[in-house]
Amino acid sequence: MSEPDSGPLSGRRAEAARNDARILDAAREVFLADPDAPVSAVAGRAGVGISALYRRYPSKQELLRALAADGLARYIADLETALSAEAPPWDAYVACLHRVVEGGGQALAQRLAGTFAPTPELSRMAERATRLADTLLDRVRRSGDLRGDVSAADIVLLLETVMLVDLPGADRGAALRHRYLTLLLQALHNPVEAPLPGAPAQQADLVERWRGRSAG
Amino acid sequence: MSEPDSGPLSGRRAEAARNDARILDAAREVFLADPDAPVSAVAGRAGVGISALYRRYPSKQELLRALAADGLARYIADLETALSAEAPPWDAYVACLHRVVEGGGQALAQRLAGTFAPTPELSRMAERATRLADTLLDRVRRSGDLRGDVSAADIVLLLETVMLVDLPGADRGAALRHRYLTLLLQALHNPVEAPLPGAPAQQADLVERWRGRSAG
DNA sequence: AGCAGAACGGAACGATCCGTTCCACTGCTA
DNA sequence: TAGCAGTGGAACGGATCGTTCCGTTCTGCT
Repeated sequence: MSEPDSGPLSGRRAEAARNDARILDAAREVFLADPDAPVSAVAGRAGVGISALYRRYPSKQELLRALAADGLARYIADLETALSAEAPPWDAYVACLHRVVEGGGQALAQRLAGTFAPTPELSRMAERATRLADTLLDRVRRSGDLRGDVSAADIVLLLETVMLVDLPGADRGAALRHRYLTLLLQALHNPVEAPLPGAPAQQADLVERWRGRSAG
Repeated sequence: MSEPDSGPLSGRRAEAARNDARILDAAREVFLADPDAPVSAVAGRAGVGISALYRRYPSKQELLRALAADGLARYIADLETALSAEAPPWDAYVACLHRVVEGGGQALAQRLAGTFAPTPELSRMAERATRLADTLLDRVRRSGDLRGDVSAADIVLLLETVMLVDLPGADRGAALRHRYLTLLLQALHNPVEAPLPGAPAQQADLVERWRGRSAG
């Protein structure tokens, strides 16, 4: 148990460390494309056996939880970056959303919502992310660049739909997602052409989706 | 075999006719929400037994095919209505897309794409729909109201994402879909704020998705 | 009235899929 | 060289789903 306190790991230890990242990356890709994907798909994508995965996570549900936490952490980091940026609020917001779409952390967390029972830790992170997003949005709203009749929940839903765009080709999907995000942002930018019909989506609607379906 | 050539059907015959529609309506709702939904879910939603369904369609795949054909037919009807409308091209286009979103026919066909092997008949309908949509789009494009840097395939993909918006509440989803379609249309409307990044989606990308995955 | 059969609801069956466990093997590490 | 952390993948048991089958109901005709 006397661990060599530093230095680059080597041999078997290094492979294990590499696999940590490979598994999480593979899981992110796979579950983003299909939240109900089997565990074997993750192992296959990661290029490891199933046992390498089960050594790290006691169950699929735990993997999903870790993944959601990872996604939320990335999302939170993106938000904090935008909040501490010195660019004009609207520009910082645009850059932030492009990063969010690129990383897929937020979308992953949202898509995973409901496929497992959320831990208190996850709930706390989700709440934190929501608060940060609200702060950021308020700042943009006060700058006058954002149209006034959209809610934060509206934007979450719209962002989520953009993340779902995909095509079989290699990086075709990613390119289109940025393309459509740009289009969306132009629609969100003042001045508005005409007010939107219906009522904005509410935060409560989004919270509702986290009620666990118990998971498989 | 001597069928009563007309008049309203009565009794058991009427129930069967009613069930025809109930089953197709239920299937449309269920498979739009989840293309992999089990057959029993359709029967449950329709309020009929499973055998009522299997009496009409020899297999799940046949039901899906019928559903896709029905969806395409609705889509085609919507397009033809728009093409023969006397309103200004842009207004007719907006009304058309709202009807398409309302009916969900096009989205259903697109979502079902790839879950079964397409018949020649279906391919023909899909081609016809594409041609009509192109004609309609060209007309709108020539009117100058549509921004020039979006392709027909772009719009199909964007429309599809709008159709995926949903929330647990009763008609919450439908209201939001119209809301976001309006937002999208404002972004598509000239004058443009700035050109879009990346290349437009191509028709070929969409065709690719019809290659059957053999279905379950 | 009574019967033949169309139409139906739902239980039962067999196949498939998936999460998890288990075991034999590899190659560091001490 | 002995031991063990780490691994790949086969095997197991449960769940799900498409489909079939059977007993029942109700209609339309004789």
